[in-house]
Amino acid sequence: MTHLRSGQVAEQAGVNPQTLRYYERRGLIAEPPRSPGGHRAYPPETVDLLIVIKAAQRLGFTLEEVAELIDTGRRGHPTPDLRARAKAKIAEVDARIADLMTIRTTLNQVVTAGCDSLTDCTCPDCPMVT
Amino acid sequence: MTHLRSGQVAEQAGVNPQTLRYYERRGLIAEPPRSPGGHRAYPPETVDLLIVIKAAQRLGFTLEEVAELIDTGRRGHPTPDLRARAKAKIAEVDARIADLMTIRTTLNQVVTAGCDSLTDCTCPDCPMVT
DNA sequence: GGTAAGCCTGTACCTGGGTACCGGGTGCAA
DNA sequence: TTGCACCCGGTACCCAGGTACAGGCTTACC
Repeated sequence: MTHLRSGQVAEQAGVNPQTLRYYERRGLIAEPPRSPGGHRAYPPETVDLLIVIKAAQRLGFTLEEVAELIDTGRRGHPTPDLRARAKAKIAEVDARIADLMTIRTTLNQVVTAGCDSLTDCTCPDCPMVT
Repeated sequence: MTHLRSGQVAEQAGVNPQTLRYYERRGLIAEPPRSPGGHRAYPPETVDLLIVIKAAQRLGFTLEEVAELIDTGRRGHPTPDLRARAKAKIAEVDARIADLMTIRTTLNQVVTAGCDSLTDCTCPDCPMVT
């Protein structure tokens, strides 16, 4: 009674059932025990793990990074690894934001300069190509 | 002498030769005339077109959007289409920046709260899951 | 006319994060 | 015991934007 079937885990975690097997292949969730017939029997904590995985993904971590974070966390090391990685991720996010700000500025110039064609813009000092 | 071979176009535009054929398939560049032996003979303007395509990509337009922009521009319509699309793209960029700012804030909370594990965080009011 | 570089088509592969389909086996309840 | 939902493994496919490879032909230069 303390175990869940894959469909139940998927529904409670809000993911597609296929995603469970995918995460298992990717090493994000452990291979659960099986019923005599070969059906996966998940411990209830798997739902929480999936929720955490989704949260980490929303923070911009790739599945590979999430797998590493889970892995170092599970070894019981009291490492500052998560904080270090979060700091590194902040730097990545900042870089991406800076990129987008540059793009935004150029797009704004396109609008205010009155560009009317990608290929034959008649506006002076067209900001597209530069 | 007024035409270029695919390798020359690719080199001058700074793209991979294979990319030329890919863009041709995608409808971004027209099918050029061929030599008697079947080799593509590009007009020199193709280089400029490729440079413009790359510039538009850097502004966040997808290849499909670029194809449409080239297409409406080439029909000679003096439409405000490019400006309208640039404005829409600015809105997309703004939304993405807002997303990233939210992510940044949460990551910062992870750092300052001292989260030490994805799965078993000991910090109070862990911001990961919420 | 030989040879090497370059180009041709078609097809397969890559990244990342899944999703869908197929044919067949299981689990559970009535 | 039968019916049906569910699950199994394996494989293929999706998005975007390319990149790579194989086997064969063309072009250019000496």
